[in-house]
Amino acid sequence: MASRSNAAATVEEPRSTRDVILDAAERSFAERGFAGVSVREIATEAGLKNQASLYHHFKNKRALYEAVLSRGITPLISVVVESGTNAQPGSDETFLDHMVTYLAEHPHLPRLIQRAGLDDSKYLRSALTRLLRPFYTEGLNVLAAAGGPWQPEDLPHLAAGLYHLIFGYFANSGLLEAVLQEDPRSPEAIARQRRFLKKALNLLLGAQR
Amino acid sequence: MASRSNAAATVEEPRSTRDVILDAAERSFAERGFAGVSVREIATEAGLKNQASLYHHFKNKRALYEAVLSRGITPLISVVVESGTNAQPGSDETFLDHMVTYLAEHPHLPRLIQRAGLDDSKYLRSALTRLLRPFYTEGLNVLAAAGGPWQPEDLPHLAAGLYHLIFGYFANSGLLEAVLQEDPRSPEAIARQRRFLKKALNLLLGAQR
Amino acid sequence: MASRSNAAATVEEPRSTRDVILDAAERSFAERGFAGVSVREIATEAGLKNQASLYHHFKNKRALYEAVLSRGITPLISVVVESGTNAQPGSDETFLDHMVTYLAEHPHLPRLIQRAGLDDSKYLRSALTRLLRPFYTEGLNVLAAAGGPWQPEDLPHLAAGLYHLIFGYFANSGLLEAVLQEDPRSPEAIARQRRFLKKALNLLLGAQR
Amino acid sequence: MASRSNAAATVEEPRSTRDVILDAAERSFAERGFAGVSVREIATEAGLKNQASLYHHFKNKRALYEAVLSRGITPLISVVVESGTNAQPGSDETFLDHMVTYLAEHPHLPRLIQRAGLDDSKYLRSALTRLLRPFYTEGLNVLAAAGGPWQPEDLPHLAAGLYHLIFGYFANSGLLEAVLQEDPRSPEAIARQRRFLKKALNLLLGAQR
DNA sequence: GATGAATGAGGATTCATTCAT
DNA sequence: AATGAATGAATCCTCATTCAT
Repeated sequence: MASRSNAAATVEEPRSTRDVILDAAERSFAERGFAGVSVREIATEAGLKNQASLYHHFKNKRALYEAVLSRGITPLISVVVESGTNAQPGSDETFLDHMVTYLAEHPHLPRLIQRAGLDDSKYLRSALTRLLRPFYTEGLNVLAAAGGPWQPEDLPHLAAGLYHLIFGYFANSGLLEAVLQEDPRSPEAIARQRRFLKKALNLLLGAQR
Repeated sequence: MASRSNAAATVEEPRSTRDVILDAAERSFAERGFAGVSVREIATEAGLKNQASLYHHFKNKRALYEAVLSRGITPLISVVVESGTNAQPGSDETFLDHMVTYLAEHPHLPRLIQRAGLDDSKYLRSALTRLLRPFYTEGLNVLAAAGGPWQPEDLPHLAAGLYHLIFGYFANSGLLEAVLQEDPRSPEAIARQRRFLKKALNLLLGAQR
Repeated sequence: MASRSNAAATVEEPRSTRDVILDAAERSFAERGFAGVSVREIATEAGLKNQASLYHHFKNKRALYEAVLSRGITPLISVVVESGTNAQPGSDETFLDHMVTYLAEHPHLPRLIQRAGLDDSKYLRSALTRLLRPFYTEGLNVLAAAGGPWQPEDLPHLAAGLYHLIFGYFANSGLLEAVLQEDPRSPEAIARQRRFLKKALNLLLGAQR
Repeated sequence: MASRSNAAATVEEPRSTRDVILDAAERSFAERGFAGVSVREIATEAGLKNQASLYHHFKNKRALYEAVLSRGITPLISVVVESGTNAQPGSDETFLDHMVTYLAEHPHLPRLIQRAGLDDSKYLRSALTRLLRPFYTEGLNVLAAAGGPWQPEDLPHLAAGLYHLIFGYFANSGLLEAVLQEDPRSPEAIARQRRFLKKALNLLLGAQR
């Protein structure tokens, strides 16, 4: 609803310093990872004259990182939960549509999540796990209801597969651009990816349901 | 069992210092990324008493990183190329089998690749792209031949999707373990994933069946 | 029992913020020295939510430190002066008794003074000197009157020696505890130290006995 | 014997970097305490172009501090032990002479020890305690043999008193200078202090023995 | 081929202090 | 009288790299 990073914000609400820092950090962490970003960089990008100011809002670099993760993932989970709630016929499509739209609008998010998942510095991942668990649980329910040619023991693999299918495209858009020689974030590419995902999910989850 | 050095080493030859360094670096880079690892760490883990020794074998940290990437990806490409060469009926399965086996046996590799793809420091990615392009080209050919309900314009998305489906499981095994509460690298889990991938690819490329 | 605020406070009056800060600062400075304590620490220990509040009461860290020193040393000088005033026969014992009692009741004070004496940042020591000079002058008078086997030129050394004898025990109680393996601030230890000092002063100033 | 900081060093032995750092650190720590000195200062005073070099020789600031303490105290203990060994009649005087001479020649040492004793950051003091314990044990033996009007239970207090008497003068020479208005480290003052200490010890330990 | 030493640049974090509220 | 926010300077320490041995 309230899109965060839209250039065209209808109301001119002045972002709090804390949010400005979070914005800068989200961008930086997504692009270069936790270890690849210096606090100084984030502070500068946030318009602070000094790194010290940042520590007024976040206890340390890790706390900032976790705040970024949390703020990024929470609305994502809402998308899943809400789509799951009104699970009418065709809700899959709605879910996918919402998801693709949201991910396309928040380009940093998938990379951020991908990175956090790769880092096995247990501290960082615990936060991510805590946030993703409901996501996964919800997903399993939907899949169990969806039917298809799958055994119960296949479902976790199926869930993981769908996750990679959906998130991978956006998380690796940089790499894809280099390999495919085309911008995977252009509206046309996104539309194609949307159609591809629908078709793919239809095939995987058993056509007509 | 699975000897890491591809150059037919049945005998227990002592690894050269260079290879020992590459081993240590591969592990470290896969676990914590380029920026998250210090040269000192790698030197120490490689059993060197001094970081300076490392610079005798690699010009600098980046050169080491690229050497790691290159050494890791090259045999992977061979797997693809060889599977593509003898494209008999059912070759998809053979390809998949080889791929899953190789990835399962080289647990650092998928994470390494995933990380390299995320880092958009152009230097790092260019190496990866150069290495992955043949992979992609080969893949497109196979897909075009496989048929299925896909338009030509869908094929890049399909290729990317398959890539994420196959690599995602291994690259994110750490995260999966935390979410699924089960070791995704256990032989049983790998076997299930293998079956899942076959079924999934059949559904997606289905066509001739 | 022993009320710390010298301005005759028999009633349990709530300490002013200024005094609360001074208390916290006295403790901290005595334990870790001027450079070893941060303004934030003192503010926190004083129950302030913010370091800024502290600057409402003291111009800066040094002013706070000098206020602590001054508040601590002033009553100590009174002890000396009063003991010297009623210099009856046996007044030495009275002086010693008062001194030991006061030092034992104000454990931070000797350490604070010791530290201030060690710091040769001229600013800090000038305050201390200003405060200790009367102490020393008074002491010289007493010693000159006491007689003993001392030449006039010995008197400064004797005065310094007595000072170290009396203050050293309390200032270094922490170290003594570690070396002696016993609490030098226990009532028994204090009583012993009191007797020791009397005997020692008798031997040193001996004379009339 | 081999005086460390003598201006007139007969042989021109080039000090190792490690020793140069220790020298600089000893001076600085003695003057301003552990917390009052920055690693940068020490590095600069040691002639290093960079603080980083210092970390090649010492793990961190604390390790450097402990090395300084250890190097400073060890020869001091030797003085005690050697004086105790040849405990002939009049050995007390020899001990005192050696001690005064050594302390006068190493002006930083007493302050260093005094400071370390005040700091109750347990880490710092443990080192000091470990080093001073033998000193204390030896002292007790000497005192027990010396006789005088002391009960056994007085001996620890007597030992501490002598320690304060002897070390206090040198440790607090800065403060003494300000109060006495005379340089307590001038040869004349030292000679007077030496005589004062002999007389005082004679009085305290029972005259003729 | 390996190592000890050195170093400029930068890492995260804390310092004392000020200002507007 | 108290506090939240901000900031320049400094803190300790690690970075990648080079050089002489």
